Amino acid sequence: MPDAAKEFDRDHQYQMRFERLLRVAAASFNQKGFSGTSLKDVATQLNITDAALYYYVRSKEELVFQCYQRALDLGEAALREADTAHGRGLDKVRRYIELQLEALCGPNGPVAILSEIPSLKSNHRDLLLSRARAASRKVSGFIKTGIADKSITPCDPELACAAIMGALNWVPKWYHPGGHRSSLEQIRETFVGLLIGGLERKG
Amino acid sequence: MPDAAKEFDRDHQYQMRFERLLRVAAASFNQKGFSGTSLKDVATQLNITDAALYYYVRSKEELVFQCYQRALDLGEAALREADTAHGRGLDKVRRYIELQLEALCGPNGPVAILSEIPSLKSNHRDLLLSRARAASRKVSGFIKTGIADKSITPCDPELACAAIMGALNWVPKWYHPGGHRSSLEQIRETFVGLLIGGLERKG
Amino acid sequence: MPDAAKEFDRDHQYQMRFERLLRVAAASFNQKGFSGTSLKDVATQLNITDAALYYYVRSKEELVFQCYQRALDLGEAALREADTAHGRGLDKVRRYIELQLEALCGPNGPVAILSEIPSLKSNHRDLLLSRARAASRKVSGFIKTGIADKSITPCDPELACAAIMGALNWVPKWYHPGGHRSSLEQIRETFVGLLIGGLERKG
Amino acid sequence: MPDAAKEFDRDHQYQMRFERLLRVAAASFNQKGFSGTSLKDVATQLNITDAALYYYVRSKEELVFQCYQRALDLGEAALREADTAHGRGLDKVRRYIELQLEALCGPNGPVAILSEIPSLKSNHRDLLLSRARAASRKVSGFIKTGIADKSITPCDPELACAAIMGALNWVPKWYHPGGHRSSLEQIRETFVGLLIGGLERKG
DNA sequence: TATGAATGAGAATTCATTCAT
DNA sequence: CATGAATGAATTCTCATTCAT
Repeated sequence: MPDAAKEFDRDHQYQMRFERLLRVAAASFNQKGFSGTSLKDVATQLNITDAALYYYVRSKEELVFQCYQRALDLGEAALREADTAHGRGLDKVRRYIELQLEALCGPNGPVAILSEIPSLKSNHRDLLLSRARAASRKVSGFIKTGIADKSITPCDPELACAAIMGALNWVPKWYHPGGHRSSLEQIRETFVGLLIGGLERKG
Repeated sequence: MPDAAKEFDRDHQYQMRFERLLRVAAASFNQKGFSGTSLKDVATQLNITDAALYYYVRSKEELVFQCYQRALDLGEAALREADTAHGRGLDKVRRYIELQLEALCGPNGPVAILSEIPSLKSNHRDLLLSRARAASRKVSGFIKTGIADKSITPCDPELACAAIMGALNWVPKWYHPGGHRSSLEQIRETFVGLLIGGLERKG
Repeated sequence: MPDAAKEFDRDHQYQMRFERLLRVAAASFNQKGFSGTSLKDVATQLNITDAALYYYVRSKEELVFQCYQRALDLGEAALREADTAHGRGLDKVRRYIELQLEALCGPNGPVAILSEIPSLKSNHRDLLLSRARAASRKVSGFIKTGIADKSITPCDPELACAAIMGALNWVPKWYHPGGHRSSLEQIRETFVGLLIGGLERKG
Repeated sequence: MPDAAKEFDRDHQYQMRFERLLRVAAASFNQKGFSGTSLKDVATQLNITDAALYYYVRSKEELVFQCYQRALDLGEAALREADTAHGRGLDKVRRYIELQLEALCGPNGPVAILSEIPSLKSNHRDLLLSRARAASRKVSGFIKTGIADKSITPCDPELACAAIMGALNWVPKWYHPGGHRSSLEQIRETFVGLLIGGLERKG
């Protein structure tokens, strides 16, 4: 194998392992919170020692930071797709809910819930906070659009957004992939039925 | 003051302080999680030292336990009131949402979100888990009732319940009493509009 | 014992223990350096656990900081005494050497050598650095005075000061109180003879 | 190039790099101490990884050991030169001071200060300790000679030696090659003036 | 009731060191 | 020769908890 190929391979392996780390860590953070998750736990799930984690991240905080960045990357992609693909505000919200549920319960490992941004250090916090706010604003924007185009009943867009996000963010607290009686399919159907049904303008 | 009165007074004082402890602790647990909350923080908010907390509870776990018991006491009361006072399933759910929002944001201090039952020790955990499940079952029961009496659109009652609980349980993450632009009034209106609107059977 | 007396007593005890901590820590830092000294070592010499040290200081860095502050307090006092008590520059330097040797080897426990200021964090570092520089300037000032009043042979005052400080700062590396064949008396005599003899203007 | 030449070249390269390693390490040890110096730091200054250092030394301790051996080699050479080249004790001391300052500040990279012998493991420690003591004894021997030949004022030779060594050993703490206002020339002049002036027998 | 002082268990983090490649 | 990846031991630090007063 030539050197370039070897290096490419190494890089690829590294990427794979790093991604896996982020998914495992996200699952733990989602269930037990930042302080409730010990690096030893995470490391054990990856079959390495806790010290080895420091080969991938400089600190525990950087680990959450990276998880959150990944969550925001995927979230923003979902928002973009929801935005471009459909016409009415209501449909955009529906698509966003569907994509977000897939990110949370789908086969690509869970995505981190952004629940502990405020307790991070300022440089990380500020960056994440502005991205997270922008994402929230985008969702409320969909709702506003929906109100304007008459697909959504008039309501407070920020609070409606908060209700929807809450329903979604709570999912990792009770959904455990594998041993579960509800499939992603069913969850999507019920959540969309309830939340989109609640937004939808009747008559 | 006779001895009996004095003792009563002491008891009363104790009850007041204990309640305050539970409310302060609940607020901290809701925002920062169990492990993220240090007893020193809680004590400082009460103007005492951490060692003094041990006059009220035997351990940190007992503190969450008591917070959770109180939450379940109030939750069950809310469920009873919702159950007895109204006829159709949909109305029972609506009443429950209203009462729960009041418990979370109202002037009686926040009530704890039961998010960390699984990490408690088995004796506590089992007791709380069965109460919490009973409460959830009661809410899904309301939904089933509603489906039967045609006030609610057919759906998976457990998942619909999970969505509603998520929306409610997420509230303490963003609602901070005092400095906030949304009043309890507005929150209730939007949440009821969205969630009850989503459940409601149309036509 | 009345409350006020009790409190006074507690405070006094605390002061004593804190002073002892600083002396023990200074001895360790002098011999093994900052990184070479583990908090466990220091704690063991005090018959407490390492965790108990955190009752007295917030971090290891604060421990050095406090040691250094104490060293600077005593050093400045020595400089003041050397300055006021005597006339010629040479005599001031002599008195300073005598006092500093007493601080290093005398019965009041050793004083810390300020050898690791650069590796501290900026807020601590800046404060200490300016005090330490002022102290050095004062010594070179004595030398300049001595050159002017003809008690000291003309020379580079900063470098002469560096030589003297080096000779003094090296003492803790080889002097171990108790089991040692040279008394403070002998050290003083030899050091004064050599260093003051070297500065003194002949003829 | 014939094989023998190639091998010679390799050997030579190795020697060069090894010498450079020792100089870089000595500089770090002098400024930050043994424990304060991380192998990664040293490696980074040499543009290699820390793992690569193990090609040159078996352990960190062996690295100090080699630095100290080199320091003793050079120190002993200096002592020999000082001894043979001159007549009176005072002149021998002067020459030693000059050579040692050159080793510390001169262009051949710094030489390590033997400050942490006691914390090494016994096999290394004993060897170094006896060499270091012999070197000290040699310097005190010069002083004794000087007292006998009346070039030096009577004094405690060991303590006078300690003062001189301290002044010299402290130099690396404040002298940083390059950005410094004092040249080796000036340092030598001041140190010799002060220390030799202090030893010298007057009248 | 409440505090001062301490402890012990665990957490994050660093670092010398190893080894296959 | 050198690196990537990992380990294990030690270290700093936090925190719930205890206990005499």
